[in-house]
Amino acid sequence: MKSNEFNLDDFLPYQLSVLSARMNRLLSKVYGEQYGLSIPEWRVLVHVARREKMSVRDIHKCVNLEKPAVSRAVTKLEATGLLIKSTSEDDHRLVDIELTKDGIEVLNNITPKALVYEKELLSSFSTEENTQLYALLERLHDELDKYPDAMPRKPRADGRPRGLVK
Amino acid sequence: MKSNEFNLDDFLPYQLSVLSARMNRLLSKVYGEQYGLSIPEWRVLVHVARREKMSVRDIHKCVNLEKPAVSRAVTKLEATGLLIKSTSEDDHRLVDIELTKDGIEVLNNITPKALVYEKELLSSFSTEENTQLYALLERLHDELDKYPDAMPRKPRADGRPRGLVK
DNA sequence: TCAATTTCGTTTCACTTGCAACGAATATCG
DNA sequence: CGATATTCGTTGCAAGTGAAACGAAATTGA
Repeated sequence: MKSNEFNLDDFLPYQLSVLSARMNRLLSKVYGEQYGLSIPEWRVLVHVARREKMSVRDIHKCVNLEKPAVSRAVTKLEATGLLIKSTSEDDHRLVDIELTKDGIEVLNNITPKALVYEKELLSSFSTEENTQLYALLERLHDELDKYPDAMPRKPRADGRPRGLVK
Repeated sequence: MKSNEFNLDDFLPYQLSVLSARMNRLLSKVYGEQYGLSIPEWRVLVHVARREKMSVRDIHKCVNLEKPAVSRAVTKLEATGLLIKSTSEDDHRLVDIELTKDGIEVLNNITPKALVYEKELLSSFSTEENTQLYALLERLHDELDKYPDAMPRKPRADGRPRGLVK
């Protein structure tokens, strides 16, 4: 193929990049419009909700955010009163992060809306197509795992093996 | 679903976001390592290669980059000697952008490598799966088109209708 | 026990991005 | 024509991001 025939529109990384950007843009309405949350903040919030206490490191290991990004998100969320930081008693280097009542409430408000959007986007998909989509994306992740240059993938938060459908 | 059961790992926007980030990271090796190109620069370069002359606006309309991003990318690419800017004779507001010989050569060098990566990532996919993947992503785009808040999608550079497989 | 190393979270810095504003050039319409 | 509005590309600015450096705390190993 001569390079002047190369078409960005058929190039998978470009497709995914644009699709992801559009989806994030749409969902930032849910995260941001009402509570002013950024995507990193939303990820942190969601992840912390899984357990009583959680360290920055735990979050970093799970939600594909850089350590500084997590640190900043946590700081901001504390300022907004959605969570509380305290140094761990066992290990004074660690920070225990815990959602406040407000944090839980905000999350309970946002999460259903986010799921509605996801559902709407997939509304034209049959059950099989839905399964296929996740399976195909999973396969791409698997391929990327072979390249050390593609940043390594984080383990599932719930510890379950990957690739199973919901 | 209670929000503390919500799992980011099964949330489509998150999945896509991470996948796209990983893929971009991997490909930045191709774009950047040898010639120091950023993704915006790569997109501009690829798009300009399609025609003799091209304005900033044309590029902006096609490659999902903000106008300032295109402008900066073009400026930098001119500094590197990969393209030439000149004010259009017909309309002095427009900038004619043209690849230099070097620009074409760089592109001829990079493009095949990018395609190899794409191919490798899809190497485990059957023809049908490949088709399915593109079709499903296309459908997601179609759904997003219904929401004005998701940034509108740009037309295909080659003017062909969407959704046809390569 | 104590020095060297490692880990954790934060901070700093250079860089990129998105949005609004701007000047220059053209188009529109009385 | 001539005033107003629009379009094009650039620039300024505030916010976000990634990588490296840093101090504090813990672990290791002589």
